[in-house]
Amino acid sequence: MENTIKQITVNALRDLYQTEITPEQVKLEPTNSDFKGDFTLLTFPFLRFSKKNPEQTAQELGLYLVQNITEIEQFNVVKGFLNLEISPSYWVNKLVEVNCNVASSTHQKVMVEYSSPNTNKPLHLGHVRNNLLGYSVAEILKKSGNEVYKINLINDRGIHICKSMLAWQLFGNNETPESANMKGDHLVGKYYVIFDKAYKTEVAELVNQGKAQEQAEKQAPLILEAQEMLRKWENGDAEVIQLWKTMNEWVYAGFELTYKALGVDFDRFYYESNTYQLGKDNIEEGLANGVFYRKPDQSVWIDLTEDGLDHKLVLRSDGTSVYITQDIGTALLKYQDYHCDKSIYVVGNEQDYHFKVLFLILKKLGYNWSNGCYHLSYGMVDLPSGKMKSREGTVVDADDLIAEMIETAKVKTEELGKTEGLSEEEKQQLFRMLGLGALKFYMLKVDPQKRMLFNPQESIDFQGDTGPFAQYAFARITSMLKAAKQLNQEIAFKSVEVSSSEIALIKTLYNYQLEVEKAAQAYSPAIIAHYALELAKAFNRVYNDVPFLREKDDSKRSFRLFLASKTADIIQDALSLLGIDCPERM
RNA sequence: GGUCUCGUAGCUCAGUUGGAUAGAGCAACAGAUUUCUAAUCUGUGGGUCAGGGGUUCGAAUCCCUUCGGGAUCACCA
Repeated sequence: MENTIKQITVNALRDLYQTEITPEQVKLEPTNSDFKGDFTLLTFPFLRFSKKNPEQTAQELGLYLVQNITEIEQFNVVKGFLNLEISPSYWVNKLVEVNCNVASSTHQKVMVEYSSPNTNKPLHLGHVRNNLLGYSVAEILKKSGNEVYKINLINDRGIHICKSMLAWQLFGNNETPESANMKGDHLVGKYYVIFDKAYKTEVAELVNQGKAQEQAEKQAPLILEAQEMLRKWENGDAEVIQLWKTMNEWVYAGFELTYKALGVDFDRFYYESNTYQLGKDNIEEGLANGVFYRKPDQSVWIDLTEDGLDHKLVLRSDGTSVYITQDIGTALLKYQDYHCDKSIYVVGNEQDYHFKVLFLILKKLGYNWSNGCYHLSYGMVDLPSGKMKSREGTVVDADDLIAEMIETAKVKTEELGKTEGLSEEEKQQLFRMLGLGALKFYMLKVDPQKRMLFNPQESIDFQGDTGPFAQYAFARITSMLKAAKQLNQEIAFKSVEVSSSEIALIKTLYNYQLEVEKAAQAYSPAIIAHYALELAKAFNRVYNDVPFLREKDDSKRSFRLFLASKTADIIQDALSLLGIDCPERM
């Protein structure tokens, strides 16, 4: 319809004002809900052609459009805005076209790398945002017609890992996840904290003995020992490697449980311990080609000042690799393995500079595919008390958080007496759907790029702009349709008269595909979240407005049940893009 | 200090390629159910879109500037 209106407007300008324009120049928008109409045509840009005032111009165009487009019943003019009113039957018939399939123009191979944890600590709130975002963006891209691979790049090597290992060696007494009855990632994290504590004590002692803070931090025996361990690791020391393997396995087992609880998944894992060597090889190549240069101390750098950045180190003077060395290697390996058109990195915005540098280096190395690399940079998660700081113990643990959400769902659901007749297993399933629905929705409804505040009290709210709000609309419809079937009521499309709230709902349903495309283009689950809310609201309004099961008119009842079932389909589909499941009753 | 980024109602957030009187939710207050799930719906109050300047028919949106918050600028990752 939009295209028709635009095309006819082009004709109108030709016939009325002897002016040629393209359909793209026609500004057409959905009419603001405060005004009467479905589409609004902006006449301001045409004034110089009509040489008349906005009202007159709008009048003339309105008359022309009504005469030439049968679906347009009436129009009204407010200032320079031409509001076009489409016949209700047009919208009613549109409902037939509504479905969950998104016919997409793009068919690309896309890789989404997300989660990417370090193996020295359990996952926390920040990781939760990352995981939910990555999963959802991947699902949205899939929905809009792309071939998507979800990748998790595990940072399994480096000094931080050695800290946990060393602390375990010194203070662990051979403790294992089994003996401690603790998830493996939490156990390893515990030793990371123990290291940090002991290290600080050492530093404080050295400072007391008169050393400068900075010097003390570098000379504390524990840090020296950890560094020694890292060297041993790089040299393949059997004992260190064995310990490293064992402790990493503990962590992986722990992560797996968390991922499962969150409902996120991956097509493939990469490990930095496998990719850093490839990066190093590439540096050597680039060195030969003059992309990099070597300083007298043997460290290797790249000059990015021409591009407004700085000189950047890519290899230490002792020949070992740094963070970006590994990332060059990983990028290369990922491309070799998949040849994706696009490669998306879901990483926090504190690394904006790093990715700017990385992509630029890849380009300078001559990899054209680096044009398809994109850093999906998301904002940090703050707490009402301020920033999360591990040192101050204000970090919100992912496992705790999930458990609390489910527990809250349980309490609230039982308070409302909604569990009657459910088996124990069904109950657990319901609490999980609701708790995670609330959590996921809360985190995904905010624009990814923006910093967000995590308010524990609000996150477990089940009213208003929340996941459970949308889930509730689905549950209501599902149980209604169930009742309809028991009553042998027909659920089918009929050409009937509809109320304005029903038209509003149909329009919203019809917009689904557009919204998915928009979300895919912007890499933004927030767009889907807001859409799902809008849809649930539009349905709730109809539900309060007109009867469904009790409608006396058979055709109308059939139609409304059909409308409801379409709504349920779309709500479920939209929420699934956010990783949220819908319960059939709640 | 250099670079990047953000600033919208008491709080949390929306706001399409610049378009009408800047919108939701929470919180506050007032209503709706002999009726299909009230985890719902309807209404009221609440704004110098951080301040200032510019571009134009028209700016929360684009440009400049000031102020304020955050990030980053490591032979850490």
